[in-house]
Order: sequence, then structure tokens, then C-alpha cells
Amino acid sequence: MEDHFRQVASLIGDPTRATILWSLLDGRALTATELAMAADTSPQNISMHISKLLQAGLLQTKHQGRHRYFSFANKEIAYAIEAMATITVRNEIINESSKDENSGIKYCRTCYDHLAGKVAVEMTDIFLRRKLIIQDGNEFAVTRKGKGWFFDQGIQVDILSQARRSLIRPCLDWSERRYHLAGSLGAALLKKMENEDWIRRNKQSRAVIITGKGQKKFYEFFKLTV
Amino acid sequence: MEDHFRQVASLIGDPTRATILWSLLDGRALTATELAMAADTSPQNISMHISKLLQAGLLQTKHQGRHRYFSFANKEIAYAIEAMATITVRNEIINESSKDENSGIKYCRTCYDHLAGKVAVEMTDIFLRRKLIIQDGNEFAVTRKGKGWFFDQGIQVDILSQARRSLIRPCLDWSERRYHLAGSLGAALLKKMENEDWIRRNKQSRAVIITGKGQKKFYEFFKLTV
DNA sequence: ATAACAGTTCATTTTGCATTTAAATATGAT
DNA sequence: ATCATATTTAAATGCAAAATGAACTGTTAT
Repeated sequence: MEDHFRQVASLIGDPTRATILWSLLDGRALTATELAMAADTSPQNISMHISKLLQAGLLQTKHQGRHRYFSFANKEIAYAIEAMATITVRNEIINESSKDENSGIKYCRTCYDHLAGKVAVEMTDIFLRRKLIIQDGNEFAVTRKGKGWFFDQGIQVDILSQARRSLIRPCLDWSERRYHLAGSLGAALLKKMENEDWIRRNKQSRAVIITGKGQKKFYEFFKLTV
Repeated sequence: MEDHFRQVASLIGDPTRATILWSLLDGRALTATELAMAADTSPQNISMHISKLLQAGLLQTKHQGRHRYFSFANKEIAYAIEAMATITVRNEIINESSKDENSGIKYCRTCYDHLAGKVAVEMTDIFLRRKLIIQDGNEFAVTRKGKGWFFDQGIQVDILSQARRSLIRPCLDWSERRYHLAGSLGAALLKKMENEDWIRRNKQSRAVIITGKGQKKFYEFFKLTV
């Protein structure tokens, strides 16, 4: 077990391989050449690293003509990478170039079946500020006021809370290092936004795009400029 | 963000440091010398590695006379390590020496506020087999029969399920790669076992010892030889 | 006071393994 | 058939960082 952990750790630990894994984090499948570009190294080198990751079972591969697409072998890989990303390194320059700060997977993505990323965290903040939900230690709860608001959006909290599944739960966001909203309520929100075309998902990636309608609605409902 | 991940990854990726982190996984605080023993290397070398982990904020330290005790700086570190451990490495020799298989933290430990490890996984299996709980996709639920059984143990499911907190939830076990029981029911079970002296915890470690009484009871209730 | 122990620092050596160089294979396009 | 592109394999090279050796600071025990 300990050996196994060391193997995984040193596998992920190499900077080039770490970059490969990071590039695949949104769930896409990339070719060797694309990965070489992302990691800024040669195709031979990438090939070597990929073969190690393949052999260890971290990646899976799919042939398509002269291309080979690589992606995570299972979801545990992605969750481990995200867990590692939540570790804060001290002395780190916080003022990273905000260039990539608002783009792609960090901005708006799915996490299991609910929304994550900057948008989700800010939305959760607004729910808290408006007292639609309250935080109590490690838990979230929907207020009476919240029940009404969600009902107006077509989400019936009472019905959701009858189900086995936990209604509402804080979920740590690796990109924001703050909590967003999970549980059946989080899932219902995502579903509603997708149904009403505020956002669109795609199979390849966990990144989510916000439609024009979505932009309007996010502002209308949450005063969020997305 | 990507850089940050690479930093963390390569920090954890070195075999000696990986061993250090693994040794601290149960929540204990160890001295430099103890860590050097665990990693089978020299004190100088350990000191070098520790200082890197300290500077990065993965470890915290506490002086006590001529000793310095090292432990994780926060719980995210432990969760990241555990997430990495759940990644399966293919071609791995499954028949590891079962010597350390049944000992210490892998056998019986706490996970947040419920029981984890081999004992917890087997107990969960038995709940499922006896239909005290059932599994439905990604969720657990308590059956009518289960409610009765837990009531006999002094655990009132109806009262627990009124609370905000999720009653029952599967939680992936890194050592067993299978699910054990979390949620308020899992917490109530742990509490009961501790109160009735089936098990004892200690502040230093997440490992849990099973008392003589506990051994009898585990057999009596679950036909588990612990 | 002296000795033993715990841990750190710094200069030096070693080495694992990533990278580079070079060449081969395989698929698709013209 | 020929050429371009995608990827892999093998051997040679290079280097960052891990380990070692020696010396030093601080604490506890006798």
C-alpha cells in the first residue's frame, strides 16, 4: 500500500506528467501532439511519459485513425488531482496573472452533477448573503425564505428533501478554494439552468459555457456579470 | 494554478517525502528521527525534506524540548494523500505480504466522525447483506427492517433523519477500495461503539483499537472476527 | 562539566531519470 | 507510389535534486 502510494506519487510528481494530467482534468481526450504542446516538450518525450501513465493505468487510450486520444482511465484520477490542487502552498504568489483566471474550466464547470467554479462559488455566496441558505458549521441548510425563492424557480425543496439523497451540502472548490453548493438542490439548479438554456454542457469536457440568455439571467437573478 | 499543482505534485512525488507523508497519514505527530527511521534514510536527508515540506506549508511543527514534532498542516493534506491512494496502479502485485494487511490504520480507523478501514467496510457489507440498508446507485438508504435494528441498538433513525445532516452516505475507503458507511448514522454508530467501550480512540492517531469487549460484540452482532 | 542525543547547515558527491538525438513504424493525403 | 504527419522505440547525454560527510547548535541526562 505504501509502495503503491509512492508509485502513484512519483508518477504524478514529474512536472511534465503533472502538466499532462492537468490538461486532461476537464475530462477531454487529447492527442499526444496536443499534450506535447501543452507541456511544451517534444513528441518523443511526451510519448515516453504517456506510456508510463498508460502502463500504470492512470490513462486510457482510444485509436482514431492516425491519432490516439488519451484521457483519464477513471474518475478517481480526476478527484485525486483536484484534491492535490486544494492544497495551499505557502509563499505562493497570489497575484497570478489574472489572464487565465476567468477562462474555461476554472470559471464554470460541473462537479459530479452540480455547478462548480467561480460562478458557482459566487452564486453560493449570494444565496448565503440573501439568507436563502445558511451555513452552520460544516453544513448548509435552506431557510424558509429560501424554500419560497427556490419554489418560484420551480424547485420544490420539500419534495427534494423527502428523497434519500442529501438536500444541500458544501463542496470544496479546488479553483476557488471556497465552497459551492452540492446535494440534490445543487443538482436541481444545474438541471434547471441547462433546461432553460442558461448554460450548455458538452460530453467531452466538464467545462460549461454560459449562453447569452444565461448572461442576462445571471445578472437578473444574482447581479452576477458573467 | 497549474504551476501550483505542479509544485504540490513534485513535492509529494519524491519517494522519501511520500513516505514521510504516508507515515503522518493517521494524524500522529512524529519527530525527525522517527521519520528518518520510517523512510530509512539519514537525519540530514530527512531534515532537508522536512524543511521543504514545512516551507511549502504541508507540515506544521511543534517544539517539545529537544524534539520537534511534525504533522500535517491541515486536513486537506490528508485527504489529498488518501485520494491519491485510491488510484489503482495496474500490474501491481495484489498479493502483497498480508503482514501489514491487518494492522493499524488500515484495519480500523476513523474517517472524519465515522469508522473506516477493513472492519468498517465489512460491517457495511453485513448491513447490506442483512438488508438493514440498501444501495441504490450512488446512495445508501436505511430499510424498515434496518430502522428496527438500529432502534434496538439505541439509535433512532427517525430522529437522526430530521436533522439537516445527511443520514447515510457511502464513503470510499482508500485502504479497501470499497465503501463504508458515513453520515449521521455512521457517526452515531461510532459514538455508540466508543461509549460502550467496543473501541478506543486516541488523540494522536486516527487508528482505533478494538477492546476485548469489542471483539466479543463484533462477533455477536456481525459474526466478525476482529 | 561532560557526554549523549536531536536536529540543522553547508559543501560535495552521486544518481535517477528526464531529455535529446536518431531512426523506425504506421496512417492518411496527394 | 510518394510525401507528410503522428507516434513509438532505442541509445546517448545531461542535469536537478537527493544523498552523504563533516561540522555545528541546542537540549537533556549523569
